[in-house]
Amino acid sequence: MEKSFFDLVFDIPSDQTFTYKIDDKKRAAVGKRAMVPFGSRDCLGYIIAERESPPEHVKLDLIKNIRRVVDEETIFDTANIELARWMADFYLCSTGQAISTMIPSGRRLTIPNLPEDEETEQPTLSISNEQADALRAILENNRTCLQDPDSRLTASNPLPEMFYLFGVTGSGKTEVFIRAAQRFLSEGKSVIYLVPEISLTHQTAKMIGSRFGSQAATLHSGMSPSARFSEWMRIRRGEAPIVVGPRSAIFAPVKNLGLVIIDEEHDGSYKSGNTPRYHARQIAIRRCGQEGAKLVMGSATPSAEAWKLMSDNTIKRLNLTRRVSGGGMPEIKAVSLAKTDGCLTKELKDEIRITAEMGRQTILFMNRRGFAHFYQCPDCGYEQKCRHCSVSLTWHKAKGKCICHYCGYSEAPPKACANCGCVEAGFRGFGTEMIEEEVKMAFPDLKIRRVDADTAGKRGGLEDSLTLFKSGMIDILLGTQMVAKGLNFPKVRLVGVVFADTGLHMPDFRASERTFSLIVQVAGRAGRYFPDSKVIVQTLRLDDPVIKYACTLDVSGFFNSELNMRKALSFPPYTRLIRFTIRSKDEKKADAAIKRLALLIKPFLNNNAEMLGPAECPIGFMNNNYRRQLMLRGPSMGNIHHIAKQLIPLYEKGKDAKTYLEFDVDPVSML
DNA sequence: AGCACGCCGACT
DNA sequence: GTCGGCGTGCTC
Repeated sequence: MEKSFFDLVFDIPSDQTFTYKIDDKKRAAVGKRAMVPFGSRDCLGYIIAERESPPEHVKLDLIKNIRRVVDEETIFDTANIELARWMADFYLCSTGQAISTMIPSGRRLTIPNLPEDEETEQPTLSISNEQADALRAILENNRTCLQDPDSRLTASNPLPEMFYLFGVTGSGKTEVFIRAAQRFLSEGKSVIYLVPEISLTHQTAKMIGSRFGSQAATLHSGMSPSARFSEWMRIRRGEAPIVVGPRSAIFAPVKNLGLVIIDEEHDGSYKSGNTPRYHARQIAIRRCGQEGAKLVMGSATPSAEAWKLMSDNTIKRLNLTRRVSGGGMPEIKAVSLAKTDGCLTKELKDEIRITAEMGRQTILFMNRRGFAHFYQCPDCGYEQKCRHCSVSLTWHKAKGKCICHYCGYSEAPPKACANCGCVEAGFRGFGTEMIEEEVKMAFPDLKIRRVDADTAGKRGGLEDSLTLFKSGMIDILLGTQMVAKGLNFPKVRLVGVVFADTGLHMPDFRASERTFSLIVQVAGRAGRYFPDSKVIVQTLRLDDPVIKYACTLDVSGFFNSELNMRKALSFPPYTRLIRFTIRSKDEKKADAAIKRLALLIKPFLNNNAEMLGPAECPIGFMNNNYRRQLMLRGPSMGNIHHIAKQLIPLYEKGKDAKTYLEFDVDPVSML
């Protein structure tokens, strides 16, 4: 009997491939998963190649048999393997890790839960001239193949044609996306439609689903592994040419990709938080370039990266300047919180009252959970901090606990200062819970609902509140980031940003960009359908340019200033970064490890690669681990990436046990 | 990443 | 004299 050999990769940090054999050749194939004996246990591996004989350096009698081929039909192909290889190279992980993040973990097919074709939502009948122009530009057949200027990694990879729908909330981006998608579908091409995480995914996915019926597949994060797997197989069989989902949907195995849409391009959730820390936009650029597809992004507040690419026309900017549903832009007013007792200024209270009397609704936005930061001692300045992380604990009144927002650790509030015994316990700062209380006191007749990670956790909590708010049963919706995202409620007249400065103090070069974008996004919730809406931005920094640009919705003004700053300080998008973090339970070991890493890097440095750090991470102690970081910075990715590739094996060879090194290529968050 | 193998401290 | 700590290195 003829024996076949197969190369497998595993979801482990090592990039080695392992060869196995199987007697019954028919069942095994490239593109299937298999259970195999690996070391002392059984492991799931991905079959990525077939061979007639084992590799020379492996003795035949060492080669083990495949225990069981998991998949009936193949679940990935050479195109997926190619993408995984590129991803592994770019994001500094193993091919196995890359493949396992692209492919859903489920094994069984579930009974399909197809969207019903009958209740297809009627598309808007007409679109504005601006929308029509944008659509025409996207669909135009202009094959200009740009070459990626950043060497090496993407060498010989053509850049795709890229477009950006730049327009205020409510200017009809979605309609343009949908029409562009319909056009590609009618030409027999596939479309991937990316949306930010969960809450928004659900709404948009539903809407897209109803517009495209059973042609659409959705891949949201609440699905069971087998449901995801079923959708994946449907897509792979070519039964669902349009895929809607969050960042991982960029890996959807569609046939004949024609268009990728990235809605709310600026959103941080497009960057993965675990290894491999990929960015869906980067993967999209790669895929579109390789597969000859077009890439269309959209947002009212583009990322600095996208803005820069638009200014040199690498991305074609398509402006949507007007709101399509008859709404005007809201009047935005910044007011000082300086002499306010509590957290609501007189201006904001007055407007809430006026809004309620008009029978309209208010959204209050607060970028902070909990009741208040707990206790900073007025005598000695002592702050109650988490014993596992080094951040201040936040007082959650309803739970009667002080909670760490990074690890969840909680403890009872102290009766007196733990340091000096001072009993004048005081609160500093405020969160959604405290605002809720204050609003209830000020407006006992109005119905208020709080929406944040605490309340949304309860089953259906978020959906419930949003439905109630939409129906008009609630007067005031109070919440964190969640209410800033693309929800749209026609009756909203007033948006209050309770404390705009949160985030401006973060130790991150993107702090201004995030603050700006957040304020503009929440402001966009107001007045989509009526011209008389208002936004009140409360701040302690009335003169801060970021607040000023945000309050005038001046995106290009903001980026003129911000990009100048980034250029002067050599930060992205003028440079690229690779971040290395060391984590260890032992502080001395963490320090020693980062020092050693820095020493190893030094010989590689030149004017195309500099080192920032080493330093403590902004949160130097988290989850009982000491954290240190260091960054490589260069004018392009090519050089610093080349250095990282050489550096990692050098570091791993003589590393101290119990210290862990992690990489982040193009980091987005510095925490 | 697991997991086993292997070499040094306090227990029946 | 053994149980068990975790440092080191391998997994076809």
